[in-house]
Amino acid sequence: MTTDSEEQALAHERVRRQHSAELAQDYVEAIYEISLAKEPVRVSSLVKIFGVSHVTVIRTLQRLKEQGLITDTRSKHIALTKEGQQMGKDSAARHELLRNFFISLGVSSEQANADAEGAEHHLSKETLKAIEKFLHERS
Amino acid sequence: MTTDSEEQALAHERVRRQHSAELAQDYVEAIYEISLAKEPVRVSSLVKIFGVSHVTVIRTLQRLKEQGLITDTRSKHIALTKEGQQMGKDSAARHELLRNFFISLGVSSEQANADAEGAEHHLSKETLKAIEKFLHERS
DNA sequence: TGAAAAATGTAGCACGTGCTACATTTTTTT
DNA sequence: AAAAAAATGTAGCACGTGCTACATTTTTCA
Repeated sequence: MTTDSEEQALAHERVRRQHSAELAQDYVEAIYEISLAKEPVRVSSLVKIFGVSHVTVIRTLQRLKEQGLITDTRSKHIALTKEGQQMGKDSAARHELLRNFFISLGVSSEQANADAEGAEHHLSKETLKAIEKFLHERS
Repeated sequence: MTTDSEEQALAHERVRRQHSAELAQDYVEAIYEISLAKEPVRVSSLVKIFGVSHVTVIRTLQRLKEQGLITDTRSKHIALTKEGQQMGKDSAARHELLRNFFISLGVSSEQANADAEGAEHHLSKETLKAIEKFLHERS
């Protein structure tokens, strides 16, 4: 039973991770951009960005720390690990690509931003490449 | 001030709301297509489609019923309400539009389909309109 | 410096979605 | 028609993410 149970537990874990992966990426991306701007990464900043309570931010940060994406959750010293930095960089690049793409299709800046946020976790490398190519050709 | 922060917060709120509605839309779309094919809508069919346990399907169907999207959750008599039918129709149309869009960008048919599924809940009316316009102009 | 304000942290609850285990109903097969 | 198999339903748990209320720490500023 051990093997079965373990496999099942892993399956549960995988499903749940999948569910929270998007949110983790959103947080990491936000932290990455705040850091790029040389601003302190505060709980309160994330509260403003995500529009959730500070409690939610704190608990999500704790989770990110457990997942090895950030190094410290104490106030003003939140920093991304190497893995977190890479994830943030990738996310930011995807976001920017999609934002520009939607804008080039004639979508308003605000809506392009919102849709990039929504869609950035759901497009494959292949499609992102195609979008890149399209933008290159059009410009 | 920072209209940016406000917009970002709104964008994230929108993302979260979409998250909660996303599953419902997926179920409704699946039911819509099964119905279109004149096949009985069974719990077991949805189990196969979504790869979750039958318990999860049943409970999600109960929620859809509470939300007024389906009329009856008893076996083999699952049917969409008017609202559910409209939602299913819209979802299917969005899916098809996005699939064609990705294909027109040079994405393979399989990947276009997968990405359409992933992204169809995350694009605004404005962006979908822009995509429609793009497809129209390009053809 | 000391009080007020802002920021951060903890406790505990709600809800959605996932599961397994077990119970019941329906369908199929012998 | 009875047994077996498939489908559906119920009970109860885990975990993530949201919240409010309250507690504590840190910053600001009069």
